[in-house]
Amino acid sequence: MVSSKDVAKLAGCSQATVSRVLNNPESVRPDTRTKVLNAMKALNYQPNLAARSLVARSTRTIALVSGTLKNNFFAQSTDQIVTYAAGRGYKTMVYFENEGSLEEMMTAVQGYKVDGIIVSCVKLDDPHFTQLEQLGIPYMLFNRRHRSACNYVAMDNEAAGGLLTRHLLDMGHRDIAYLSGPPDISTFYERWAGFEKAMAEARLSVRQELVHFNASDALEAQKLAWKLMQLASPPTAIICVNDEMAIACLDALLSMGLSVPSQVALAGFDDIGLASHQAIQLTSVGQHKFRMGEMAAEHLIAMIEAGPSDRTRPQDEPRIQIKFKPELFVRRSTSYKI
Amino acid sequence: MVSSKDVAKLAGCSQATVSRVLNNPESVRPDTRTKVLNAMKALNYQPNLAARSLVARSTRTIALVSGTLKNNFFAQSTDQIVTYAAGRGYKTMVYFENEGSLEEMMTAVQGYKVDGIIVSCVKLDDPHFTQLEQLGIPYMLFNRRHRSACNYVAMDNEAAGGLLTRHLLDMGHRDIAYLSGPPDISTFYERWAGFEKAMAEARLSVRQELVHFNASDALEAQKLAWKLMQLASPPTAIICVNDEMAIACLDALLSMGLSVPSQVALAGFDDIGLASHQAIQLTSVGQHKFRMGEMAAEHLIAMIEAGPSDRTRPQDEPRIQIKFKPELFVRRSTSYKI
DNA sequence: CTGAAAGCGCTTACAG
DNA sequence: CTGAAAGCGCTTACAG
Repeated sequence: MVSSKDVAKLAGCSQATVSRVLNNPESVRPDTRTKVLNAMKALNYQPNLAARSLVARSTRTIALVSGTLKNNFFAQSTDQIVTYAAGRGYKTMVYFENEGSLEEMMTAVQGYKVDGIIVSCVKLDDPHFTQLEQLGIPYMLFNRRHRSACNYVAMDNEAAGGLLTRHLLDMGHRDIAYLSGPPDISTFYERWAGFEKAMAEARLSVRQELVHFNASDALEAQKLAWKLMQLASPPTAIICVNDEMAIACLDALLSMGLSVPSQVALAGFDDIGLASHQAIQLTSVGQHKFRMGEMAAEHLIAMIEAGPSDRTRPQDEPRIQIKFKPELFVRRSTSYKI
Repeated sequence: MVSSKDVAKLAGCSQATVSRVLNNPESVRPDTRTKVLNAMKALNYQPNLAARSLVARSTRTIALVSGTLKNNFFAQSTDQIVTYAAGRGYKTMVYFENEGSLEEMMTAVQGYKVDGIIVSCVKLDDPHFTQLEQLGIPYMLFNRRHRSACNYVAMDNEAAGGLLTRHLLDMGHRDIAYLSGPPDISTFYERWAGFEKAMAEARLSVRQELVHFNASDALEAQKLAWKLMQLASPPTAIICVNDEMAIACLDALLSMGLSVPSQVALAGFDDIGLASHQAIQLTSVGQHKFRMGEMAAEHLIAMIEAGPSDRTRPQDEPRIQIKFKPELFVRRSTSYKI
C-alpha cells in the first residue's frame, strides 16, 4: 500500500508537505502543490483513513444501528438517513440488528470513534443503553425509545393505537385480533396500550385468544393469521403491529380463500410505501410526509456540530424528544362496515 | 477516551500485556489476565479499531457497494450479504449508490483497508472498474458485471429475457412494451438482448414507441406506463426490467382503472419476495432459491482466506464467473391468453 | 510470562 | 512556505 512517504519521495518533499496539500492546500506553494498532486496521481495514492482518524478529532462518520432490512420500514429509513448524511458530508456505517447483539455493535461503534450514533432497535429497558449514554458522544434513538430520559424521535404510538382501534370499532368490529411483537419494545408496548385503552373506553373486553405477542416477523404473523381464522369464532378484524406483518397476513388470508375486507378487515402501522399500492390498499397509521429517518439524522448532526456541551454532569443535559402525531390512512382493507 | 495505557496503569502492568490479553490470552499468566480484564471492565475500555487496523494485516471487514435500497432486490441482497458475512466473523461496511459516485466509494473503501469488496452497481464500461482491479484486494461483482474479464455472480440475463418474452408470445401477445433503465448497465443490456432476439426469432418487429430506456426508477416507470396506455394502439403486455418497476407499474395501471392481466399483461425480472404475494401475483423471472448475495459473499470470503496469490501478473489470475440459470415463475399478471 | 521499543500512516504544533 | 519531530493507540518481534 502506497503511503504519504512514497508520495513525498517522488515529489521530492517531506511527508508533512504531502499531508498539507491534503488538509490545508493554501498553505503550500502552488508549484510544490502540483508536484505533490502529480505524484499522488502517479502512485494512485489514497490516504489511510485509519491513520487519519487516529490523530484527527472528527471522523465525519456516523453509525446507524438499524432494525432488519426484512422490514421495509427500516429499508426506507436507512435509505433516508444514509442519503441525508451523505448530503451533509457524513459517511454512515450501517449495522443491522441481525448481525449480533446491540452490545457488539456498541463495541464496534465505540472502536471506530464515530461522531454520532443513531439507533432504531433499542429495547424499552435495554441494559446497553446506559453504555450508549456514557459514551459521551451524540446519539439519537429513532422509532423506538428507551424507558429512561433519552433523545428520540418517534411517533406517538399510543395515540396511533387508539386511532386505529377506534376506526375499527366505528366500522362495527368487536372481535379484533391483535398481532404484535414482544412488549419489551416501546413501539409494541405503546401501540398495544393505545389499543387496550380504546377498547376499555368502548366498554369492550379483549378476547385473549385473539391476542398474540410472539409475532416478531412476517412468517410468524402468517401462521397466527391462519390459526386465528380456524377458531370457532374467528375475529372480524386483525390489527398487525406493523405493515410488513400486515401485508404478510394479507397474503395468508388471501391464500386461505378469504376476502379482505368483507370477511376479515386488516390494518397495520407505519404506512410504508406499499400500503397505498392499489393492489394492497392497506389501512395504516403513520406519517409518510414526516421523514422520521431524516429528522433523526438532522438532529444528530446538529448535536455533533454544536460541539461538546459545557455541563459537568452529562445527565443534566436536556434531551431532544420529538414525538410526532400519527395520521390514519383509511384504505380498502377496512372499508367494509359490519 | 480510555486507552490501553490507562488499563495498564490500573492493572499494574505494561501496555503490551494489555494488548496480549486481547489478542493472545493464553500467553499471559491467569492472575495478571484477570487483573487486566477487571481493569478493562472498570474503565469500560474498548480498543481503538483504527489503531488496530493500522498495524494489523486484516481488518476482518468487507465493503459492500450496493444499488439503492429503494429497490427491494438490493434490500434483500444486502440483508443476505451482511448476515452471511457476520456469520463468518466479518463486518460489512455498506455503501449505497445514491451516496456518491463509485469513485468516492472506492476511495473510502481503499482508505479503510477492507479485506474485500462486493459491488452490485458497476456499469458495463465503468472506468472505475480498473481501479478496483488494481487495488489488488479480492472483489466480487454481483448482479451486474463489467465488460472486461472480471469476477462476478449474476443471472444469465439474456436467457432470462428470452424466457420471459417467449412466454408472452405464447400467450398471444404481439404488442409488447419494454421499460428499461439505460443499456450501459449489463443487466439491462442483456435482458434487452434476450427480448430482441426472441422477437426476431418469432419474426416480429419491435414497435419502437413501446420501448423506453429511460425508466430508471419506479416513478419513471409509472409515468411511462401511463403514456403507453394512452397510445392509439396500446400494448397488450408490458415487460419491466425489474420487479420493483413492474410493481410500481401495476399500481399505475390499476389506478387508471385497467385490469391486469385481462387488459394488459405485466411481467418483471428478479422474482423478489413481493412478486409471489397473493395480492400482486406478478410473473417474473429470477431465482429465489439461489441466494445470489450469499453466494457473492461466500466466494469473496473464500478468496480472502485463500490469501494473496503468487502470480506476478494479476491480470493472469483466473476469474470466478458464476452465471446462474433463470427460472420463470408464471403468475396471474400474465395469465390471460389473447 | 512480561517489558521496552519499533513501527503502522497520518496530523500538527514548533522552528526556521 | 517547509522540514524534523512528537504523538494518536495499537501490535509484535526481541530480549530477558
